[in-house]
Amino acid sequence: MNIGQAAKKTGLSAKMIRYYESIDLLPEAGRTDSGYRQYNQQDLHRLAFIKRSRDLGFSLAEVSQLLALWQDRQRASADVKALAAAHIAELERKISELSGLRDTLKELMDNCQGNDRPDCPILKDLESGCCH
Amino acid sequence: MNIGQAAKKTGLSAKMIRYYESIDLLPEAGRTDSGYRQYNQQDLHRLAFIKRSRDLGFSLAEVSQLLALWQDRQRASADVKALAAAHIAELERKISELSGLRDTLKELMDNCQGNDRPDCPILKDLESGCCH
DNA sequence: GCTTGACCTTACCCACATAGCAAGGTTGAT
DNA sequence: ATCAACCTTGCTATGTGGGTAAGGTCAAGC
Repeated sequence: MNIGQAAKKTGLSAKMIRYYESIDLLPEAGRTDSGYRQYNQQDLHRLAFIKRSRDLGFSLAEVSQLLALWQDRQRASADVKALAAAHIAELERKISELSGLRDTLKELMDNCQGNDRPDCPILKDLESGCCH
Repeated sequence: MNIGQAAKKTGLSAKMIRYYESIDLLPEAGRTDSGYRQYNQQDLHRLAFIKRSRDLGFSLAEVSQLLALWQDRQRASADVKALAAAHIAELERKISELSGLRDTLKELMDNCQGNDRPDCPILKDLESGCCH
């Protein structure tokens, strides 16, 4: 199977598949005589694993670790769970950070009349904290 | 005032102040005879505005718009409010996206025993959806 | 006047994950 | 033979910085 078909089947782009190979997330693909990359069912399986991991928000570095665990039949599920837990913690951190920003902005917005006049507590906040 | 002091006073790095100038977020700073950038109180004020806007999560493009509104004495506060509203909406979108990922991962994690054995529903999920 | 150290200058490369484009080779069908 | 659809590599760009190098400047102390 050529790269285009593999891309279609996995939902990745051909570009990204080549990129993943270039950063050694994938082993070098087999080639035809003319240099076209070839993919079999096992390759597709690995690509799909990557796609799903990325969709769940794992970074490529984390995906790399997950792939290693996936390949390791001696793995302890505790290791996988730890990776997932770390990722969840990071997600929580980001969510909480963004929520804080949202709340601050909401408060500012609620105090802004939003009319034709120039007075605006949002701008007033932005220029605050400085030199008087 | 030299760039280092301006950086300290505003919480930005000297690097970033130069960068903001290079992308025309800031007007070209005045220079001494020997080429050192000089900053006055008005410059500091603008830098602090940018810092606070960035801290609230606005992109540099949004900061640019906010600066324009800030400078415009004829502005309508409605325009500022609209910018803030758009940013809040974007924050909400991201929060909701991350929350979805977190919930999915949490569910997978709760089903994983996290022990020495290799069986792991997280890995099972990651490899699902594919070609077998 | 000379040294020293802190500061400044420009100009690079790096990260992350992905998209786009260009120039050219291959394949398969008409 | 031609044409479209595919493939190849290699370059650029994104956004928001961090790092680093090679060199100029300034002020203090000797």
